[in-house]
Amino acid sequence: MSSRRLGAAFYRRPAQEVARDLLGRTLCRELPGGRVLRGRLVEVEAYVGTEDAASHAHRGRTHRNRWMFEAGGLAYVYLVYGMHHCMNVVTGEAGHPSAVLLRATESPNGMSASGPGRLTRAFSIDLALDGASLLEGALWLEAGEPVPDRKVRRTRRIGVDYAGRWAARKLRFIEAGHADVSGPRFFK
DNA sequence: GGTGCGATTGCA
DNA sequence: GCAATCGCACCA
Repeated sequence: MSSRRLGAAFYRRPAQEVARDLLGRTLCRELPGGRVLRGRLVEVEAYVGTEDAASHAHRGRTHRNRWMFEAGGLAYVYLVYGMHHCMNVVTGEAGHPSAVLLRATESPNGMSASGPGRLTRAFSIDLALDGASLLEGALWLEAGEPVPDRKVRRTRRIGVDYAGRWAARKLRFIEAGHADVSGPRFFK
């Protein structure tokens, strides 16, 4: 059912808008063997542009963050702490680097996907998918069961305390109270 | 060419 | 509380 795949217009908006709209959508991954994993997103974070001191794009374009500078609709995958992958959805127009970090989905096929590193592991996402298009291919997003406004909660982003006043901005979006949201209770 | 560290996780 | 583990950003 590729007709359910979200198109370019969904991604080519400000990261904050895309982040809110990603809650409840379905992350889909077709494995090399052909099996498709699906999980409903319940936690994401927006990284809004070069002005955002928490964003990898804050210090300009580098080899690692190059996909963030493209038009929305790509995956930006990187390795943290030498062992965990993180997956972002690139957003906005070309030349305006922004992205949304995918932090948790409801457990796909019984696996835990609570936390950015666990999510990429559960969906078998690594550097081979860095720069991959979400508009075609083995990694994409689909419609899902929407999260109504009354269930959306915004908090500060996790693990970016170095970002000064940007660390305080409420750019993390979660489905309030959901069991698969990562982090300490305070952030739920 | 060398160095320090991170959008995290699991275990003591 | 803290070690694991390595690509890459930055400096020389």
